[in-house]
Amino acid sequence: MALHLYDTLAVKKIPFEPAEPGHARIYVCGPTTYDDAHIGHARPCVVYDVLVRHLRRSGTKVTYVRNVTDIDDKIIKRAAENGEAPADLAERMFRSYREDMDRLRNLRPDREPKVSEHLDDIRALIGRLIERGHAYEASGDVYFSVSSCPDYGKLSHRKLEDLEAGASERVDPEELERKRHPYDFALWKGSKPGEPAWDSPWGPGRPGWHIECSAMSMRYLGESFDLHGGGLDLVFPHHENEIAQSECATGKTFARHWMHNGFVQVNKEKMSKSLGNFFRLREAFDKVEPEAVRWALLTVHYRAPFNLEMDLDEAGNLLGFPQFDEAESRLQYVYASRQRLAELPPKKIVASKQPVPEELAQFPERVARALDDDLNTPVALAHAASFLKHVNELCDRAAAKGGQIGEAAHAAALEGFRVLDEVLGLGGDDPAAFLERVRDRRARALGIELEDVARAIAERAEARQAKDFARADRVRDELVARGVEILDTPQGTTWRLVRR
RNA sequence: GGCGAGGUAGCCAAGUGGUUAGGCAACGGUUUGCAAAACCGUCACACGCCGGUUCGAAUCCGGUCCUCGCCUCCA
Repeated sequence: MALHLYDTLAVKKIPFEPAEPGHARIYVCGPTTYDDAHIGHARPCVVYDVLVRHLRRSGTKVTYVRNVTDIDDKIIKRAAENGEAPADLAERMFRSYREDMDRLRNLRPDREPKVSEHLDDIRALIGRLIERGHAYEASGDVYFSVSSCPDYGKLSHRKLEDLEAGASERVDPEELERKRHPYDFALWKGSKPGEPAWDSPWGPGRPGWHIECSAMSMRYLGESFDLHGGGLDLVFPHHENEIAQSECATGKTFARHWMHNGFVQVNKEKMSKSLGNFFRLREAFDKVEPEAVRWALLTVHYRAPFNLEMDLDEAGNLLGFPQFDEAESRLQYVYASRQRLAELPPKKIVASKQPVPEELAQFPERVARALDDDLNTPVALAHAASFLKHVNELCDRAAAKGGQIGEAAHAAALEGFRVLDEVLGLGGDDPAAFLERVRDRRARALGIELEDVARAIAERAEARQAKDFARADRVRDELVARGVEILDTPQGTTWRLVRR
């Protein structure tokens, strides 16, 4: 089965077929850079990253564009509060965002266009809309006329008449007066004194929110492209407006496929500062490996809501995230398995006619099939679980006295890890470094001094050498009481934390 | 009010007309000086509620309850 994706416009799963076979052009709405990224930024980024990785792995060329909104009211407001230039704040937060997304092991998009660098494109598009009678000037602003667009509402499946009912209450009455229709939206906003402003035929001002995405996607992907994505909240009004203004300007289908990821909820509620359930990604990254956040996000289908449990103490301080901890434990398993496989002595791997277990041989194909079905990452992870189990079984077999495994099975296992990394972006870090980082961080969080542990292990080794098992056990029991477990391996003694 | 997404075993989470999803936790086993890791097994004939269709429904239809989101700048 070829890739099928749920399409917001069609309201069902449909085959994803790029207009140019073998080359997918994808645009995703990126961040407004006024603050550090939160978990709600991470989810779409990870979801579309997996989409792009999957397409590339299956031989499709992908041009992946994700914009950066660096001109915006929220940026202006926050910068004023900070006493900082809006452009500086936007740049600083763009770097912060990029760093966080890198740490989540997301590939960078092919292009990350900024509004501030595309004013020409935006002005040209607005001009085109005015020319074609879909937009009008009103005292320094330019508005798009929704009633000039016959199928306005087709993406969010709303009718203009339905929208009008409750429209007026929330809108600034002055603005309403300038508009011909309450749902007309600004393409260009005239600037107030002191606000950042760019010249335009309609006077100094800045672009409205929606027009940038139309202008920039067309610039890099053409007037008609294959897929447009973003969070579910963007369906209306943002994407609805993008379609309207783009299709009215060009007369062509804008994006051929619309994809939206579900929301992240924290403790069953929308994340917000006022509810006290807000946190920045970097705060989470102090508690768990960023890759664990990625794993956790992929355990839930992208269209379903992701409910994150956040443990807080009575004062509202962040204690941790059980789901991220569990995901991190799964990654420990991934990396430990990869390490075991890598450390098999070469003489244990022999030519053999033994069939390769299908869980190993079929793993890449199974992942591909799961992702082909509307990016079903939970199923892909289920296949990963069974793949990893069989890798360990293989290693167990090799570890047995005189045990040997076939080269074909060994090669299939290595290939499986490559797929896990390439397609899902998981398990591609250095295993030893990952495992040690997790262990040491968890230990320190529990107030365990790493030097004390090393000393105790040395003492126990000495006791075991002298066959003084009572003393060896006593040392181990003391460590266990403090939350440290000793692991004896052929490579020597190591340690881990007791799970709580 | 309009539009939409969900309610699946202790917890998380796929599936969507008939055949083991998967993970976590817990418990038992193999292994081990004792452990851990790893592997095997149990928990699991679970699907909000009430009707209907069907040889057969978690899956389709009708109704109903609950949770959540969007409805002008929010990912």
